Amino acid sequence: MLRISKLADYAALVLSAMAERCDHTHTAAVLAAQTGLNPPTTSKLLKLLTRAGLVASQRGTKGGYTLTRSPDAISAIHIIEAVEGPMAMTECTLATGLCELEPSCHLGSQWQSLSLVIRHALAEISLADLNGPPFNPVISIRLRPQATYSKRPTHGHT
Amino acid sequence: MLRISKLADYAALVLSAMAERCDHTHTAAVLAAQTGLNPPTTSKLLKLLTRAGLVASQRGTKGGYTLTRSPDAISAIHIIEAVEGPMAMTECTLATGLCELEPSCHLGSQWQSLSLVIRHALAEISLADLNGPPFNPVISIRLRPQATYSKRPTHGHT
DNA sequence: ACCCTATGGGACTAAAATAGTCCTGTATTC
DNA sequence: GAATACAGGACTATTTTAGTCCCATAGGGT
Repeated sequence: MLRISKLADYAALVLSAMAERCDHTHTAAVLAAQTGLNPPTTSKLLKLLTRAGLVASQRGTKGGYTLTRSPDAISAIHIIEAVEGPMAMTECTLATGLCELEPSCHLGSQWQSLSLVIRHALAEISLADLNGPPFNPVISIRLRPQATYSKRPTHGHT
Repeated sequence: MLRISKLADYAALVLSAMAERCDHTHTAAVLAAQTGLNPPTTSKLLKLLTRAGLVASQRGTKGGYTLTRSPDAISAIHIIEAVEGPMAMTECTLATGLCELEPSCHLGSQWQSLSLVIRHALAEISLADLNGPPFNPVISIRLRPQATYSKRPTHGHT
């Protein structure tokens, strides 16, 4: 349903908790307790975030996880893709050849464009924003870079 | 993965085919053949679209489906929601009380705002656009409408 | 060295959402 | 009243997502 996975949601929650004390080192167990998530899940999450480079890990007695960048340098799309992998509205956005309908379907590139729009929107929101006071974004879209600010561009084929 | 379901994708395909001949009546069987989708799936899809009011159905020998509006009055979000139900980036966007983390989680409203942004983006793209030549949308986002947000000291006057 | 702590990687199970099919009923036309 | 085409829903299969567990490895302290 055009929904982010629970894991991605949890990831935001965990990162949000870490962002409260940016330069601190947090253990998985403590973060689990702070967020209310189950320890194994939290652990799995942190591994994913580490692999994506959003947090750094330190093993051993004084170990734990640290943010690698400041919260306003981490965007929502970073978080989502760290957990879910590359975003794509449809299969065919990601790779060609998977969809048997491709020859007759000329919608692929359109979905891809839409996908990029959403991606850009999500790139504009940082962890700091998520953690901050409620926002209420205003968006404006133009179908093509230049001109065409009429109601609907008359689509003539060709 | 922030992906639309295959069904929604198919729905766009079917509607796209219908839009080629707007005022025509199309049977499920013919649309299936035109799009390459399986007849039962196509049929299911059309039922959903009918229930959502995007197409009208006519039973009997000369029956079939017709678009209820012109293709530029049908937006991507209409299509997606017709098939997938109301869009929401997270569970808690849709209803409260489902998520046990709610008390400690202050991210809910933020996701909701983001959800709205995406929704608006998808509302700007019509079936006619999807059917037309490739587009390449430009987006711009501001986190808040104006500097006047009740919770914050107005640091820019007016 | 040894042991305790904490992460790394992956296998595995369980649960849920999605996709796809089929059957029975009803309206419409000829 | 027979043929056609949609309506509704039950049902199965498949895929994706969620969640847990185990064993290995690295670091720190004694």
